[in-house]
Amino acid sequence: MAGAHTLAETERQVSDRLKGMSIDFSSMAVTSNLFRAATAVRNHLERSVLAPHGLSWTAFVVLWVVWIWEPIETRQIAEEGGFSKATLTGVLSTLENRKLAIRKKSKEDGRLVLVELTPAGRKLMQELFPEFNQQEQFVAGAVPADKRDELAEALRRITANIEKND
Amino acid sequence: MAGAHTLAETERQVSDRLKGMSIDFSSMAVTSNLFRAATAVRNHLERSVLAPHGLSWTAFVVLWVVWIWEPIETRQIAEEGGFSKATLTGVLSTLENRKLAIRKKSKEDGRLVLVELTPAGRKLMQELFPEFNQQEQFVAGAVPADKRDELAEALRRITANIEKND
DNA sequence: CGGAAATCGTTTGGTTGCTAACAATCTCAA
DNA sequence: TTGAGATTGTTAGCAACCAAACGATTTCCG
Repeated sequence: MAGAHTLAETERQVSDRLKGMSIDFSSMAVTSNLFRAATAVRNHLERSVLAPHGLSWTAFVVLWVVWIWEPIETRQIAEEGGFSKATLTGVLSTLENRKLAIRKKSKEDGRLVLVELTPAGRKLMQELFPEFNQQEQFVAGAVPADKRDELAEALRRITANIEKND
Repeated sequence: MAGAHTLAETERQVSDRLKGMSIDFSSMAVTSNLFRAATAVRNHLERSVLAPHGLSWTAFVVLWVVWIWEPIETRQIAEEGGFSKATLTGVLSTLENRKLAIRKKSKEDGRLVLVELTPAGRKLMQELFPEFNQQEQFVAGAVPADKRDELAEALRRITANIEKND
């Protein structure tokens, strides 16, 4: 994701292509840097924390959500994690095969499936999440400490604004 | 990607799971909101701008990079766009079949392949990019205008910091 | 020169993710 | 009570993406 050209070079080239059109470069910089950062952070966390444990990004998110909220319904896992319920089905089966999580049918509603971690799953998260958060601190460390909450808030506003208008 | 729980609820639950461990919630908020925002923005841009033209996200990025820098070598497209050269091969073939881009063998170096847009490809980008940037403005509009450059800069620092230490 | 090493784009094989269709189950109004 | 409609998790089919292996070409150095 490392751009081979600087932002200034790109802006000049884009200006050539867009003579007479009104382009907002600040907005462009926000979105493009958002994607670059998200990709870089995800790759970094996958390599430094998840890969050594043989976990995919989605598998970790599922473990995380279940760890926090167990017992939890599968539809809630998908919503909280931000992926489709079909995707969840496959990941959940993998986690079940690895004895990290288990499915239980709901007694109140026969359509629902509840998910819990196994003791092994809880133990894994207890050692894995501190590692994960340590790398999150490394990532956020690129921004001055007194600006991090402001950054998180700005990102939260962007998400909320989109979800409001869909 | 809409969390079913508030951040405060999540923090309380996480605290229960992490008694005695030191977790930095500010860093956690930065990364989690980074992913939520990136996913929301990408989905929004795909639905509002790209899908009506039958373009995938990656296909649009390729068109964009080629549009700005043509003629450009494929390896540079992949680097600039942030995906593998294997992925690029497939996307490029699709764009070639749709008569939006063309491959040309380099005369100086027989291993290289140069890519250009067709006239139809340039015309498409001339009408597509203003639409795209308009939605970028909507996205960035959630953040006060005088804070957008600061936001972009913070995200740029995060990316640079990771790439420096890999 | 000349051959080993590096670099290029493509191919191959596999993973991950989604949408749409489906069976099972529950809800609710007639 | 009952049947139409809504909702749930799963399945099937498909698109996107990557790493590794490969053939073609160029570069480098003895």
